[in-house]
Amino acid sequence: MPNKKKEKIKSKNFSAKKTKEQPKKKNSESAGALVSEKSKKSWNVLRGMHDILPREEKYWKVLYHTAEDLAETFQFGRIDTPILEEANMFIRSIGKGTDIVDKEMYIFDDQDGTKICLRPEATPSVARAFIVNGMLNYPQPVKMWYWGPMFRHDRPQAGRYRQFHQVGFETIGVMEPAVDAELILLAYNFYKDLGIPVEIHVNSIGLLEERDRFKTELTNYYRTKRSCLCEDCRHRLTKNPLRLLDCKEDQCQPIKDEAPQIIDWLSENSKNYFMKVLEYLDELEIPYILRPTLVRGLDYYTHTVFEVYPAAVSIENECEQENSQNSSGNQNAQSALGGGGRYDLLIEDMGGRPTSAAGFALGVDRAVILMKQMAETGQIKIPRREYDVFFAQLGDRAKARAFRMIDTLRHTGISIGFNFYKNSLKSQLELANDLKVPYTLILGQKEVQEGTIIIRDMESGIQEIVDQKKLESAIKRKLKKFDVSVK
RNA sequence: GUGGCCAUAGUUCAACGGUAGAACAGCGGGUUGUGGUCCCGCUAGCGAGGGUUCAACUCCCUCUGGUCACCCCA
Repeated sequence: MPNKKKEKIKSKNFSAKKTKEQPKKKNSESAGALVSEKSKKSWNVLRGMHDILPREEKYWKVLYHTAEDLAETFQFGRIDTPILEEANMFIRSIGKGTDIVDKEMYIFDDQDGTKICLRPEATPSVARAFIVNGMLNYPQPVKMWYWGPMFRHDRPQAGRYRQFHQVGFETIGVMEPAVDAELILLAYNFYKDLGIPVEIHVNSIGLLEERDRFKTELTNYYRTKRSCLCEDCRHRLTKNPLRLLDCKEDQCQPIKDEAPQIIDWLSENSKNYFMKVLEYLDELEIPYILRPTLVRGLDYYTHTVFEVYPAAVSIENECEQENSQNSSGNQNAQSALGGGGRYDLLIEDMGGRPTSAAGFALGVDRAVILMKQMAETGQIKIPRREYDVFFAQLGDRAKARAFRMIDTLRHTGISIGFNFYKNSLKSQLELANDLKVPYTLILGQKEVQEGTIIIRDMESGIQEIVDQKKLESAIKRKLKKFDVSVK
């Protein structure tokens, strides 16, 4: 026995070698540079980039349709801005000192020397479009949504890519708590419609002056405790004081607990504005968590800011319950699904008239990852394309005829699965089975001659021979979806 | 950007300093025109480049990519 096996393997190897080596020689001799030895190098995707494959398309499709549907019901118009923009536009609006600007932008020299970049996000682009296209003359507010790739040269991780996709909604031109609430509702509904439970973290960072006053207060407070701080926090103290409140180091916790809170530094107006937003959220029964330490990284935010997280996962720091069991355990850096807020200063800052605005962006890739997980564990179901019938053909004449018949039936509302590259009936029925069609049409030489076709009930296996001319009506009679037999 | 871990077939995983295995997927069969189950066969791989060694998928280095934490963010 083992001997036989060895022999087999041997001969297999020989034949494999032959077939493998032959084409190599041919190629390198005859095909020239195109298939030279050098070009045998295999190409990797660029770091942090990834292919979105056909088998993942279903998730993207569901996500897109959900967003589109929400956009339409909430009357957001679609805007598509270029992927390439002037680098300075983002540097100015997002702000120096932020990671996005300082280390994550893809910046190039254009042919004429202009510094251009791959957009790291789309809000400044939308604001630019608002200004450039004179949208201040549109009925206000102007509500727009977008969907597309963004680029940040970050260190990749699961759910963090250098090219990633965001879907975003912006409402420009009105300063109204209802705007903020509507946007939060939209973000919340997006995941709700997808069957992904989320929670919303909200906070207000008030006006620029209020925030600045708070910042100096916070810095003063922290300076006195400088020696007790972790290394990161010492850094934050000068670089990004608001982030001090986000520190996860144990040694900083007691200091954090005593630290001043931004809410206390907001003016009455700002506080009232925020309260009204929260009232709407209560009314809408959106599960939100007030997170006084929530600040957003980008310079242009004012007043309401919010972030979206998967519901099971909550920020440990904020949970004062001492549930040490971290059963969900998913609290990682990539758990934020989206975020946004009000940015009343951006448009003016970009050269437009002073214009209130608010918006948010959601990470599509992260939603895809979540959906995949949930689909695998059966928590959600992703609908797949359903075919009414499968068309199986046998023989050349039948194939040609089938081709034609399928093309004719295209506009009848009957969806047909088929595969003209498989010739055996067996393999075609296997495909029919995979597609879970209720019926398979079988057309062979005999049927072509007789002008008939077989309709096979896939469940019972019962077959019926019908005239080709009556095929459409015969199928429709069988299919429930055409059961409009309203006498 | 900082630190850690990882890299074997399309996928999930084995094994071994000396011939790389399995499962699933894919393809083809189980008599010529009948699927879901079952049986059989085939296809397909050591991320790249150096070094150590008689011999490296295995040890070392570099690169590349992934991943985790941090930074930060979507």
